[in-house]
Amino acid sequence: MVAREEDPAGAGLSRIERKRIRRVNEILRVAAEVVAERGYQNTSLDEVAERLDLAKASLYHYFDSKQALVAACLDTAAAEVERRLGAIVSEGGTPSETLRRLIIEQQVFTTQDRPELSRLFLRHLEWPPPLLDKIHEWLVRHDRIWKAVIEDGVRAGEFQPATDPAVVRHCIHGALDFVPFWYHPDGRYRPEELFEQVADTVLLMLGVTAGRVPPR
Amino acid sequence: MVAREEDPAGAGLSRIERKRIRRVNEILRVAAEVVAERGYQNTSLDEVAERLDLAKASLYHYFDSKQALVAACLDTAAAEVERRLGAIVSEGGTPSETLRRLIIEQQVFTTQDRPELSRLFLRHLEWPPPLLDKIHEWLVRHDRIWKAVIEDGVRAGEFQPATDPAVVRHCIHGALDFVPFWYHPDGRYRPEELFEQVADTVLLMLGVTAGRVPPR
DNA sequence: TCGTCTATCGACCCACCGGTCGAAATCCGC
DNA sequence: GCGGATTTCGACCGGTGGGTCGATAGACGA
Repeated sequence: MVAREEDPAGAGLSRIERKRIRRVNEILRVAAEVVAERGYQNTSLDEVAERLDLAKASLYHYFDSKQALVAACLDTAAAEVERRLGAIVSEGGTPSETLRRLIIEQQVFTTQDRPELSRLFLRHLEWPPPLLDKIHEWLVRHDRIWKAVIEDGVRAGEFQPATDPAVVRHCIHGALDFVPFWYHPDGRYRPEELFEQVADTVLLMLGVTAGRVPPR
Repeated sequence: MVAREEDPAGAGLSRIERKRIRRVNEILRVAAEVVAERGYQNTSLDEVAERLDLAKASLYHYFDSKQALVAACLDTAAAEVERRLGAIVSEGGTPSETLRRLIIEQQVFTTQDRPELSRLFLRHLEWPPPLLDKIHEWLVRHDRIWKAVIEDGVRAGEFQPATDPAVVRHCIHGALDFVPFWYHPDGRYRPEELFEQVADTVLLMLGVTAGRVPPR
């Protein structure tokens, strides 16, 4: 009934339990795909099941409800982005360098690796309230990463926000969360080049005019 | 059956036609209200009807379908924002001044006057495809206003975009369209002060560091 | 006052979808 | 190959919500 999939290595679990975990992850992958394409309301469990070549009733063997299924999707994706952004921060570097790498990474994530996340960054009215709470809670954690880096940069004198840093942060989030909505892979630029341009532009809001940083 | 409400003065129309137009506008007002609160999918015609103290079937006397009703709402709001932004442009002034006024006005519009519009700026998956087409078409027209002002400013040397101006414009739209999602009237700042801060921050992406402009 | 045109309504239809249930099939350790 | 646990399934249920229809009430001009 419950959908937990910690411990990806599966150490200490019976083979049958590992198999179940694989199945759950497969379901989560497909469900995330459908949610990314259709949004929450337009996602029907019938469609998720069909793509898995499964009967809808079988889904209820793994998840209690549609909400629980989607919540698990979001949890997975949110944990992954938090991990990857966290890794960048702990790699060290100046705040400017770190922030630039965060900006690039988040764009890669929301446009390519986990497009369903781009739907989640907005406070959609289409989510049921319990999920909205989860989303909000997660956005706060997400923002904390950026907040810390920006505050470091302000203290170090690398960033000169013209106004309340919280406002600047909101504007940065807005610009970044918006990228998946206008990004189109067959545009005039290669994705990496585009992401760099966005980084250059967004960093201006913190008074950063310096150039680019080689990726780690 | 059709929902047109041109010619607000109602010149040359019979009294009965003017009455119908008033009714249609009343319906549009309430429908926009519900859509703003609930989003498209969660808006039920039953609720719209109930707020109007009307039977759902009566709505179909004025509109062919839910889609047509909501489309009319969006048309109305889009026309209004286009008119107001257009007015600002035609008032003249330097590109920096004009752009700043556009930024302020759009925030007033999406957070206060027409909150349902904030739902429209994002390419929601919750909209049915025909409405999405309408939305996209309208967004192009909307963007044209900003594009012209920004190009003027670049030519005049007031703006120095660090990258492709289209990218900068996307970032500006992102930051602005995002405001309604974090804006909260009982925050630390008065709304006008907040909008000015956003304007200051966003204009940095165009290399504008000069101060504020008195409203007209 | 009468006939027409408009507005409103209750009742109904139906497709969709989340969720349930009990039974059948499959897997797995022994 | 046997028995229990796990997985899968088809059939079904009930609520919701967009949309239809025919009838009725009301407004308006002649």
